[in-house]
Amino acid sequence: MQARPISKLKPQNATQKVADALALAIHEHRLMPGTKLGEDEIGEIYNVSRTVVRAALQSLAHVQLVEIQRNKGAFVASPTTREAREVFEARILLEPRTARSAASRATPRDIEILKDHIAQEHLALDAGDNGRALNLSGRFHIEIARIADQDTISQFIETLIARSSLVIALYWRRESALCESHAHHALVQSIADGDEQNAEELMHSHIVDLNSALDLRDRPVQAQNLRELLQATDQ
Amino acid sequence: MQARPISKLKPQNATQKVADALALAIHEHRLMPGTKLGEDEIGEIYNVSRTVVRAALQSLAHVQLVEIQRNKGAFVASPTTREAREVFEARILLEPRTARSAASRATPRDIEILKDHIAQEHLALDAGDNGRALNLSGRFHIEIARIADQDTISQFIETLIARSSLVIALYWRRESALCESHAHHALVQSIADGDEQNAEELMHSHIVDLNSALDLRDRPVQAQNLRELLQATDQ
DNA sequence: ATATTAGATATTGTATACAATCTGACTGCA
DNA sequence: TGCAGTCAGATTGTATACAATATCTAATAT
Repeated sequence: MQARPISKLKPQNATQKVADALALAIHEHRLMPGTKLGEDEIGEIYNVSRTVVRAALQSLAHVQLVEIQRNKGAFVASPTTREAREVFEARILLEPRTARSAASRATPRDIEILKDHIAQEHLALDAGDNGRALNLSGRFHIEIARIADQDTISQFIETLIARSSLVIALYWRRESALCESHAHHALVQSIADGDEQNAEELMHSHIVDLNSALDLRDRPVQAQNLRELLQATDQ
Repeated sequence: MQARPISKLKPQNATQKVADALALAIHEHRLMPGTKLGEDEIGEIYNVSRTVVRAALQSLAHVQLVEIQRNKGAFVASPTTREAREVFEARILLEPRTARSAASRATPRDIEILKDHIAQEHLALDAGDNGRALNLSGRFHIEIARIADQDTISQFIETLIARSSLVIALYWRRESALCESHAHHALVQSIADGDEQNAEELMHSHIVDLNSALDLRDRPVQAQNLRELLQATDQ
């Protein structure tokens, strides 16, 4: 029982903090696909060394939120149309069953959490904070996976949601940012009712609907330094 | 123009080499679950600095082949019975469909590769190298996922295979190490025939069979330094 | 003898230093 | 002007140094 002085302001898990901060920025579309993530620059922003930054970037690279090119650096990932299709195919494969499982296990407390998510999402939308709304929308799906109590599959879904955020940043075409709140509402209801069949079907159609809001015709990879683009098209 | 063939087969950097070497050792059961992976020790073995070792260990931690405990170090992961169950549930969810897809796309060259895998597996078994045989058996499944041409899901399957190796190390009970070669043979045949339905069903029953060869009753986490165990039981 | 604690040792977490590679611009030449 | 070569600056890859934490040993007190 030693009285410890309160001297620790940040010595805990610096890497995770940086990774989380970057991931949040990507999920909220403040960092767009293709953005260069220089190690020194990020290190200065968060007051950590490149060692920590590198670990964070590698962690994000593992879930394919950033792409690391050897000797060139890290960039926010730019999923191709093929990757975009695959991400949603995988989601269609995994999430409906997960929703079914969630419907069979959800506790009243879980339902509260889900409703709270939706409420927060509405607040963010009303505040015009589309980035935050999008992030919350994704976390809603992650929460359902958590309720399903299948850690392994939940992890897969989490990475798929993360990549979906990038896909949406690149290929979203629908006007109203997230008119899907109705779908989420219906999902919560079916889960609350323990209606497994309905939950599974609702999740399926919800993801199909999301996918249909993408414009996956091929387009040149958008790079924010125009050089590559000009080199490719010029001449 | 850009003559830049993306050859990802070449282990270019030291980190990847170390990670691959460790992963192989784990897959072949030379490193058993619970083994401490000290940074200095590994660094000396491969003649690289701790920087490189740490990156490799973090990479392996991401696919849950090793577990990193803060300020304590990295250990070969010891999946719990729950994790073991989840891994095989996820495999049952993903792999049958992947096998179906593979059956619809496989080229003659692909069939050659699969048959070669089986042949090598037999060679390893005849040579009494069970570790290598097990690794090849896992890579057979990965190869099918590759043929299915779904990178995202293939990646998931790859991590599931890797974790399966750990599960087998801890919970395998069947006598004959890998009497499954017959199942693999039949799978290749159905894929070669383009018989999607059969491939899907064979893969399903194959994984169910593998799972049934596990003894997933709870058991104490096996630690290779006897101290903890003795401290717990003695007095 | 057991339990506790303090110090010594070993290991990991982080920062910095050095090496390798890439980028970009300038120069010199045709 | 156009182009190739070269060099300086910047950025990443790796190694080492320092700081924080955990682990082990042993001495002390009860």
